[in-house]
Amino acid sequence: MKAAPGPKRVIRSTAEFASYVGLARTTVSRVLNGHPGLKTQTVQRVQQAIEETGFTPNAYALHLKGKRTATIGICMENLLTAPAVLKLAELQRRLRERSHASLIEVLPPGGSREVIRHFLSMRVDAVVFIGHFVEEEIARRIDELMTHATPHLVIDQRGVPHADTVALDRASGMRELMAYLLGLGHRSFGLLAITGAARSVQDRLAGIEAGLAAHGLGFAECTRSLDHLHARQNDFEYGRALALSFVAEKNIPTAFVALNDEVAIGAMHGFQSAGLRVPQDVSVAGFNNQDICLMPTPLLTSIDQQIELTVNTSVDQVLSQIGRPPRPHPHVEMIAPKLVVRDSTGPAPKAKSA
Amino acid sequence: MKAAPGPKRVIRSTAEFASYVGLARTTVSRVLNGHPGLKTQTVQRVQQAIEETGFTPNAYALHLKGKRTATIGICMENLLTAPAVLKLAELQRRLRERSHASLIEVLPPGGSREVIRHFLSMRVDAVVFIGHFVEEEIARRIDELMTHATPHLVIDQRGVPHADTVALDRASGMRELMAYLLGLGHRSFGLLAITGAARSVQDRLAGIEAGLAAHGLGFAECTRSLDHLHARQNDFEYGRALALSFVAEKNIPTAFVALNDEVAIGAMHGFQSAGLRVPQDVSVAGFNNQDICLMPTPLLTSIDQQIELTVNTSVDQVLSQIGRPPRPHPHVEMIAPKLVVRDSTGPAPKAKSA
DNA sequence: ACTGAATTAAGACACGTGTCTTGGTCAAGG
DNA sequence: CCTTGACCAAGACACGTGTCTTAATTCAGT
Repeated sequence: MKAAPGPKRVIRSTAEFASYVGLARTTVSRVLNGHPGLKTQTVQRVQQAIEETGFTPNAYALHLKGKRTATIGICMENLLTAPAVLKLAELQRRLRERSHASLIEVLPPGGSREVIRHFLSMRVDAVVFIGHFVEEEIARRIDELMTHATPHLVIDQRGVPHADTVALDRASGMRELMAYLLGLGHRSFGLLAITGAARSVQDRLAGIEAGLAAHGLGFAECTRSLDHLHARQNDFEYGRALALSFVAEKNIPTAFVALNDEVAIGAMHGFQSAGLRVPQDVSVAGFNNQDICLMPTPLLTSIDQQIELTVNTSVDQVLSQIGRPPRPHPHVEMIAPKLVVRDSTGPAPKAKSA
Repeated sequence: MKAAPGPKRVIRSTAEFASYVGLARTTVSRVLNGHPGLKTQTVQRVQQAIEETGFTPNAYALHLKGKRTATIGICMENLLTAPAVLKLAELQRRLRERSHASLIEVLPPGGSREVIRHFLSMRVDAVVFIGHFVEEEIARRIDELMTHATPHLVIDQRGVPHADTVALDRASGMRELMAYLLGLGHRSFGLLAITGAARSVQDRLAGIEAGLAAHGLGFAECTRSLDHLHARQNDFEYGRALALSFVAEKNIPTAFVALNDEVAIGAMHGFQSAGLRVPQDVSVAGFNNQDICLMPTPLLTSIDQQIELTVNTSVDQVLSQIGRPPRPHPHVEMIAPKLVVRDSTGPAPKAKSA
């Protein structure tokens, strides 16, 4: 639009900027920091010059003068899993609302200490972890942060030693789901990809067991898993393969509970391609309540992670810890998930294993 | 694990660190910067102390001494569209490989200048834009960056004035797709959500037209669009609704080309639920080649964005511009997309509109 | 123990900023 | 004219770091 509105030299310091405005550096500094005792005309002159030049004080020099960096380090396990990215997006948004910047790094399993070192060298005010990390590794990173008086928060990975945590109460989510399915008359359950030593998996299993126990049912008798039959993937294809394996069995469960939505949708496709109707013949439930729940027919029943609530709680937590002495004991807060019933779950078929 | 291996006081400067090691600050500084003329034993003593304390020099003070910040600002339109996030992930990874940090901000449409101001105040070495921005807005941001001698790069939004750009050649992708479909005998095409003034849409239309023209066919006669019949959404549901509207018409096209994979998959579901077989009755092609192409039955033919190549090129571009005088003319580089043929496209049905 | 080289200590300055202090200008009021 | 504020200019210092300079220490070789 505008060709060349003036000399437009690059201004790199308050000194240069002050000479551009025609004021002393100290005066400009006082204007920038809102000190009293300045003529309105002077303030306006500076503000106009800022508009013209787009001058911004060097954040690095500011911090050197003791100002907080107002930067939060965000450590992601990866940027490829949809729920984690959603949390990142919401976290970034909330932090920006509260005038904080986000310095994002990806720390893959076995990743080096470099990432934490970088956070420390950038003097971030706190570090937030999102994803599922190797417990031993993340615990060591957090110890390192604590020795540097840098607050931290782990989102959605319960059980890291010494770690302040905000995590989804997966056990309660599964209890709720089981209560719902049991109420529909289901008594035999197929578990899809809910295997492994990870805490998040163990929590789910505990919730399933508790849900069954509330109806006087035993875990071993009522549940079946064929996870071992295929290479573990936790994705769509794995779900489809598991479904087909279940179809090949004699007594197929009437309800299926999946590790996540991808596996659930894959399983639905598997059942459907084998001629089973969902939910008339089998019910299927996912986990995470991602957008893809709306993609298959029928729409997938799932458990919502309550990402907004989780992130909101997390931001409050982590910002409140900045500049404070570390807590004597880690603060752990659990978020209640929410069952979202859609069309993939329904009453148990009557004449089945009778 | 370890209880308290020493005093573990927080070390905030080379001075404190030097007194911890028992050396002069200047000596420590020389070790840290790899100067010659130091006893091996001294170097080791410092390195060991770094291991013990995790000391890191203040990046802010470093920059103040003229060192580059080695930080790239990444400006995202949002963090909710899968392809954009994939680019972000790859970009972050590449930059980290090249020892650069990523400062990520989200700039929604109509967003303020704050974001650019923040980048400038953080003295980022360059700014990369990912997403589809309002052309006028992004052009102004880039002008502002240029007056501050900060290089920039726009990824995948062709046509921003004065902007260095690396973008997907959507026209050529569509040409290739059309050549493929025409080769299969298709002569009537349904366009799904390819409407609007956005350059990325216009490029596709131009590619479609060119593809048809290469076979001596006219755009108006061979293509049909019903986008106006439903509220524009560019998602799964929109695709499904469009498909059902096409089914309700008299002469349904034999091949469908969609704006993206979501719309394509939605359309496939729509056709299938109306009793049409894919690809026997209608062919459907998506765009972006996201993971979800593997979710429906049949697997979706799509056009791959070549994200790795795009990002790789971008990183080379942007890093090479750091510290250099701005180019006289913007550098625009086009990336050739790649047609990925799967199962959703096949020969045109024979006894159709004859 | 003495010399000379090797190594380290110690002080200074610069970077860009905020803030304190001191001195100067200017206009209004006497 | 002088006094009094109100305002601004100008200098100084600090923050943490790299680097230069100069002085002090250590060490190896005699």
